[in-house]
Formats: sequence, C-alpha cells, structure tokens
Amino acid sequence: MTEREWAILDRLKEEYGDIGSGLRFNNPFELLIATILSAQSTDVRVNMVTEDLFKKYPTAAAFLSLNEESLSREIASIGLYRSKSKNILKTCQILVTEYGGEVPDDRSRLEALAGVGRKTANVVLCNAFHKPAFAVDTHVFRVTNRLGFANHSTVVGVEKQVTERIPEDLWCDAHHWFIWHGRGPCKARQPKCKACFLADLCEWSDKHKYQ
DNA sequence: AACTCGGGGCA
DNA sequence: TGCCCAGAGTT
Repeated sequence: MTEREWAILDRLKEEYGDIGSGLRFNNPFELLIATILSAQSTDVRVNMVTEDLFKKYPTAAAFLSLNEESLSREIASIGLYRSKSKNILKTCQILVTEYGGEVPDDRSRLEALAGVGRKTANVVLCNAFHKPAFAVDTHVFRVTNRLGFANHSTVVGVEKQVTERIPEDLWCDAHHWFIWHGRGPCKARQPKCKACFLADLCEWSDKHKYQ
C-alpha cells in the first residue's frame, strides 16, 4: 500500500462510510437468496421483492413448498427469473438435505450450491460470516483497475492483486466503497472525473479527460 | 481462457 | 430496437 492508495481508501471511507451492501437481510439465508437474485438486477428491485418473500418463506424448508412456477411468479419483476427460481429451489434443497437448512460458511460448499459462483460466495462469506473475502463484480473490477489497486484483465487476477495489496480487515468495506464509487462518479461510460473527489489521486483520470 | 446463456438497461 | 453486458456454468 502506497501513501496514495491509503489516501484513496481514506477518502472513500469518508465519502461512503459504513454504507453496506444495499441488500437488506436479517440472516445468512436471506443474504444468500438476495445475492443470487441480485445478479444482473438492482438492489432496489431485489429488496422490493424479498421484503415480502422472506416473510412468507423465511427458511430454506419453507421455500421448498414452492414449485418453479410459483417461485417464478414471486420473483417475476427481477430479471432472469426462470433460471433463478430453478437455482434457488435446488440450493434450498441442498441446504435442507445437506446442512440442516443452514447456509455453509466456507467457499467450496457455497460454490457447490446452484446459482452461486465465486462472486456470490465471496459476498456471503464477508457480509454474513465476517470472513476475509473480496468479491469482484464489474464495478469493483473497473474501479480497482482505474484507481491502480489492480492491473489485470480477469476477475481472478484482480481479486488476487487487490487482496495482496489492501489489508484483510478492509476487504469487506473496500468492496462496498468500490461498488458505490462505480455506481456514482466512476461509472463505466462517461465517468464524472471532473467532479470526482479522487481525481487528483487517480492515474486513470489523468489520461482520460471526462467531464 | 473462451464461450454460452437469458433477459434487463441503455443509446 | 438493437447492442451491450453481468455473472454462473460449461468446455
């Protein structure tokens, strides 16, 4: 970690604070399902659906009283509801039969669930179980590359570089900061470098004259 | 590592 | 309306 990188993290913390994931959840199960649902969708959309859904179906066992069609209807306002309902039912089945209805707290077991890849597993590990994990989605991928915490073209490469640089106790917070920054000024197209509070510390901003 | 998949978002 | 794309799964 260079002085410049510390300064960036300081400012991110100041700006975004303990803003959290944006996904509302009360327990690991809710976070797991909400995270599966959130792929290619927005937190707002997911929260609107799950607020109601988790009241009616609070556990993996309760979800199993639904079939693919009825679950699809419940989550229809979220994208990709067909594959998501299929995956969620499969995952709930595994949770009930293998883990007594609980969500496992290690990566290999999480990634063996349906609809759960590296990113979702990392999100659950760090947010639900407070284990050291750094989830890389496209926001994180783009922002860390621009800010110089990473310089790699694959998500695995970025995860490796960032976790080697940033201290472990900041991974979970930093993940949220990068996401919120990526949704804000550091968006994919036409980023607002001129108005960005990190512009003077950002090498990428130097090279790209955006408004 | 490259490709597929299904549907949302944005130009 | 067509292009682009995220993230999981597959090869």
